[in-house]
Parts: sequence; structure tokens; C-alpha cells
Amino acid sequence: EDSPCAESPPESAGLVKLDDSLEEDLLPAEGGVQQAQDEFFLLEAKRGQEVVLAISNLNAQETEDHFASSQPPVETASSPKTQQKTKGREQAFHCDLCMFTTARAASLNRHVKTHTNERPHECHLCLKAFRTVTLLRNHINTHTGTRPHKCGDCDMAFVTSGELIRHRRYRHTHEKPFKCSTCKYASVEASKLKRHIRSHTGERPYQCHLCSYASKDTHKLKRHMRTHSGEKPYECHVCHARFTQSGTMKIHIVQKHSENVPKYQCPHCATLIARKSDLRVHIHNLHTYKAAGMECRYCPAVFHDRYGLLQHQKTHRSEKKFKCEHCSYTCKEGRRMALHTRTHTGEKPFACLSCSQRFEKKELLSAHVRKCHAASPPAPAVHECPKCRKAFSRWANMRRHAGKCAAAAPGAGGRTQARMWAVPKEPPPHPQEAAAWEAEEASMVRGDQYLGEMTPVNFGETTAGRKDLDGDLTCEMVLSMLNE
DNA sequence: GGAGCATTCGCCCTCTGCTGGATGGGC
DNA sequence: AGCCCATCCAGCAGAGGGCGAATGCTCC
Ligand SMILES: [Zn+2]
Ligand SMILES: [Zn+2]
Ligand SMILES: [Zn+2]
Ligand SMILES: [Zn+2]
Ligand SMILES: [Zn+2]
Repeated sequence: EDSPCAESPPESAGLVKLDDSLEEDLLPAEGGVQQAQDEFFLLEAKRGQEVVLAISNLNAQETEDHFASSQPPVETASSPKTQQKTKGREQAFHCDLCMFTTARAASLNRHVKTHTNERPHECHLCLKAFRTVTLLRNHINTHTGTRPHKCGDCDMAFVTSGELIRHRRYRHTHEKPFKCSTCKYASVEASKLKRHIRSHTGERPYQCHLCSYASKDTHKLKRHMRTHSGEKPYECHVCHARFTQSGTMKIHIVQKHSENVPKYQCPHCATLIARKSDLRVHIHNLHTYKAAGMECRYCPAVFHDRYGLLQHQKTHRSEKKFKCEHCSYTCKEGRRMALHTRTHTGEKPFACLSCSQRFEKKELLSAHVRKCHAASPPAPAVHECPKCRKAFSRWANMRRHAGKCAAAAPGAGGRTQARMWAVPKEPPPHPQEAAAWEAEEASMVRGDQYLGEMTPVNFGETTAGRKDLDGDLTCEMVLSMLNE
């Protein structure tokens, strides 16, 4: 019901960015294999084992999840969970109505009640019913707003003690008992570690039934489904444009409906660019060393970065070195002068194949063909990348893509089909997006030296201008400045 | 049989970053 | 009069954080 049309709650105020990620002194990869044994082992040895086993258990646990969940997102794994209760000699108790199995009769009895929906304890305020009085009491507390377990460090309060403990770990103590055995990630909840481990294994258990996409968690699949349904749940409250994701709308509002829009300053030229990723594109296209030199259009000078080339070419602006010997026409390019000379010589190199008329310029010929020999007018004009066969509506955009496509799949021989979500067989170590940032060849500028510096600059402003960008102005700070 | 924990499920949020269509100015 | 291309922009997927509630389990 509450359509997420409006702003996000000012939740991000207390956004403690990284800071305390001082990365300790744990040795990185090699020493980190077993780094998990620390004081936690002493306190909770049992859970420590679970954590260490997390990766190898993942598959079995996952199939269990599918059994347990009401609608399994993927039907593929009908793998048996037979082995799990074979530990004891006592026989297992099976539920007749579902796959539930347990070693204790009492547990089975309790479980069966979940099928019968037997809920003797009814709320007198909303008529909802519950299995036990504890659950009823907790429910009534949500009506009355009584949350007996209050946090001592903030003003939040909770119905159960477990919720309070978890809250304090998230917000105050930052205790993260579940540690990844292959990297430094740690989480408050086991499910978060499980989700994280999928980024190591590449496992994607949640398969879209309409396309080849599969995701690593349910929310991403749900979000993906909007690409099939066309649903756009988020609406800009100013111009009523709609968006598929909240973050996209947020960027829209900042960029279109607020003044003093934050910009990112290129560290190599005066260009200001609205989006950080576009600044990356800018740096990649204009400030990256190209082994093959590029020659100035007007003189023999050669450059290895496009920005230098463009700057240089501007210095030719007022020159007119080429003068037509038949008229007063002047220009600065020999190539262009050659075209002009045709107007005097009458040369018409472009012939129409249909009617043998000849034209002096290519544009004239194509205009003629359009007008006189228009067979099928529209011709949607699909341009295909020669390397990956992906189709583009515009030639220029295809070229832009093809340039990267070469670098992206160097040895693949040219058959990197569109973008397959089939589970990668050999999982990438840790597909951090920042990796794509590397320039393919020796770049004039080393990529990593920007990542920390690309802070937006607020301009058109008195003191917050571009000089005091001494590294500490984060995007969040700028945005909060804009909000008042 | 509860009470009182722990564990799991489910939902929703934010931040991040790349991609390619669209646009507009320069040549 | 077009082409090129740098930038704008929305689409969309990546990772992770936080909470409410159901379910499981152990002990009394
Ligand atoms: Zn608190
Ligand atoms: Zn990890
Ligand atoms: Zn799909
Ligand atoms: Zn708007
Ligand atoms: Zn620049």
C-alpha cells in the first residue's frame, strides 16, 4: 500500500561509512584460510564449527531451504536430504503431510499442528489467532506498542530479547560472529554469510522462469522480474516520472530537481561530470594512454591520449591554411579542400546504382536514393558487434561497445554471446566491479589512484567551491548540504 | 504442555557500478 | 547536412544491512 513514491527516510544520517575498516593486521589471503579461530572459538565453539563448515554445507543447506520454503524458487534440485538424520540409531518420525522428519515424537506432534492451523489463542483486538500464548503476547505487544526490551544506547525497543541482541550487534557492538573462511567478511546473521559465500562460489539458486537469469538471493530475482513485467514502482514526486529502482529515482531527483547539483571533477582536466561512472568513462576515453598514436587532423603532430589531441586540434581553430585556387573558399583540412575542388572540376564520384545518376557528394547520393528509390522506407538499421553479435540501434553506440568488447574478451575468438546467466562453472574469485577499471594497456594514469579521489564538487557556491576538495567531501555530505 | 531461548525465513532498504539509448554541440 | 562523440540518463545487476516474525529446540 504505502507506495514508495516519496523520499527515502533520512535513515542515512547515521551512515557510518567504512572508517573502522582498518583492516587489522590479519594477513591477507594466505594467512586467512583459518584465521577464524580467535576468541570466538573459546566462547562458542559449536557455532564456530558451523561457520567454518559453511562453504561445504552450503549445498545441502540450500536444498533444505527449498524444502522448507513455501515456494521453492527453483525446482531443479530434488536432491535427497536423506543423510541428515542418520546420526542416531533411533528411528525418524515423518510427517504425513510434508517432508518434515524429526527424531523426536514431541517435535513431530508440534510440527503437525502447523498443518492443522490450530491456533487456540486469539487476539481480542484484531481476531488473529496464535499457537501459543507467548506468540499471542508478542502480537498484542505490537498492538499496544509495548516493546519491553529497550536498547540502552539508542531509543529503539523490541518485542523480544533476541531482536534487541541482534539490533545491538548491528548498530552498537558491531559484533559479527559469522566469519567467512575465505575472506574477511563477517556478518551478524548466518543468512548473510550464506548469501555472501555465493559471491565466492558463483552459485545462483534462484532461477528466473522467463529468461536465463538466475540470482544469488531472492530479492534480486524479484527485482529482476520487474524487467519482465515492466513495473515501475517508484515515482518522482516532482515530475511523476517512474522508475524501476529506488536508487535510480534518487539519482534522478538529485540531478534534475535540485540546485547545486554535485559534480565530479576530473583530476586531469577541468571537466565536471555528473556521475562518477561517467567520469570513469571520461578518463578512460580521454586520459588513457593509447599505444597507437593519433595524428592531428590538421598537422603531423601525434598524440597518445585523446584529450591532448583534442586540445591540440583546437589550436588550429583560426587557421585557414588551404585556399581554393578557383574561388575564395578556405579551410584547414586538405581532405575537405579536395571535396570542395569537385565543385569546380565537376567530378561526380558517387553513382546511383538504380538510375545511373551521378553525384558529387555521398550525402547527395543517399538523399537521392531515399527520395527516388525508396523501396522499404524505414529499415530499422540494426548494427551488430562483430565480436559478440550483440545488436545495437545506433552505429556509434555499437562502435563504443565494440571497442571495449575487444578488451573484455581478448582470446575468446569472438563468440561471447550476449550475456548469459547460466551458472559459471569456474567461479570468479571475487568479481569486484572495480576490477573492470583497469586500463588494458599501460595507462598514463594508474587507475587505482582515482578511486579514492572522485569526490563530488559543489560548484556555483561561495566557499564550498572546487578548491576545498581536500578529499573529505563525500557524496553523502554534499547531498545533506543540499537538503537544507 | 509452556517459556524462553536460538535459528531460520522473508521482506525491504541502501549503496555501488556498468551499460547502452538519447541528445546536442562541434566540425 | 550529416557525422562524431562526449555527456546525460534510465535500466539493471552486484553486494550488503536491518528488522519483523515464524519456526525449532531445550528445559522446566
Ligand atoms: Zn540501539
Ligand atoms: Zn568471503
Ligand atoms: Zn528473467
Ligand atoms: Zn522528476
Ligand atoms: Zn578529463
